[in-house]
Amino acid sequence: MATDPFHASGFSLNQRLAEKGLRFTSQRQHVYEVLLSQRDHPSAEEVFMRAKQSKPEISMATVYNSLDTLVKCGVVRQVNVDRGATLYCSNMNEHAHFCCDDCGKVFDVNLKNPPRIPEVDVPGEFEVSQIDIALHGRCKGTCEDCGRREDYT
Amino acid sequence: MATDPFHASGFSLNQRLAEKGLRFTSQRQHVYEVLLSQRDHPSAEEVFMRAKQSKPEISMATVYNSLDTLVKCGVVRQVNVDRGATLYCSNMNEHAHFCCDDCGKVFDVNLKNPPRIPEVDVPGEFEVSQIDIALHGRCKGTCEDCGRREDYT
DNA sequence: TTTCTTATTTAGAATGATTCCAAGTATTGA
DNA sequence: TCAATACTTGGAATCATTCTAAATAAGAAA
Repeated sequence: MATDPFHASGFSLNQRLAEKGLRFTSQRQHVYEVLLSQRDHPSAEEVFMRAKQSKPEISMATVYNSLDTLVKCGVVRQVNVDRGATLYCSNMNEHAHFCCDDCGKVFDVNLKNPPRIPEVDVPGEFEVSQIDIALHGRCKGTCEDCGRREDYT
Repeated sequence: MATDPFHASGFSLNQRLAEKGLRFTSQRQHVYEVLLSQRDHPSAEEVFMRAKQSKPEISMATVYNSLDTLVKCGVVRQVNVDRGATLYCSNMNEHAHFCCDDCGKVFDVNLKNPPRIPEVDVPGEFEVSQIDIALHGRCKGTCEDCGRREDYT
């Protein structure tokens, strides 16, 4: 990790966008950097607040647009664990999400090695492009505020 | 399947509720029957519309309450596949969900036999109570309206 | 480099989903 | 049968996301 991950990512983001015929903009790069610089699971609202810190003119609509675009480019994943807001995850390694039903926090958990991807009987015409694995339960004690269910991660 | 699934389920629902110290009400039973009688993946709104057909006085708030309760009792599962409304699934057998990113429809898909539940490295304190597996992709041609992305299932 | 085309951004309004609230009703245990 | 309280209701309130129309900026072409 000697290289600056931002510039490295800026380069590859540019490429990924070009492949899809999408434009490279400072807003998209910025949203991406916001996600890379704090690798938790923020909602769009949370991303918006972080993005505004160093780019106060950015708008919510643009954050949504950028997040959608990043997902489309395959550099960010959407995480839907409950009825609340969609969360975003910049960890593109194969992993699952553990969601604590008490405090609402989401944690990355690695698949055991070798990974056992579930095999399913999908009808022949179905073309699977991604598998999302979400675990639910309680993280009791792992976080201080478990049981209060206030802030999310 | 010779026995009436409704009465059978009413009995077991009553039991499940009692175990949790929750009350058996005609609304909860009705919502449960609505889910059992058409085994797709309706949203709360859709459940509300179906429930009103034979119980016009029922309210949206009660549908949400009932769905939450049924989920808490373990007779119904919540399905969160994208940013849209949460869906509900009354199939409690071990299975995964395939979500078509074109038309938005959700299909139950069975795990291969023997099922390969993914194994994950969760921190010791985490207590896993459920695993949700969601596949994304395209169901091209399986449904007539694929590519239009209008109604959901 | 200048121009042109068109994707993107912006603020704010609009919509959609879910939760909250206070008053009335029904269920359960005694 | 009665009391305690969980549940239901309709509607308002809130939260999440999408839409809109005008202004801006990126990338291609000249």
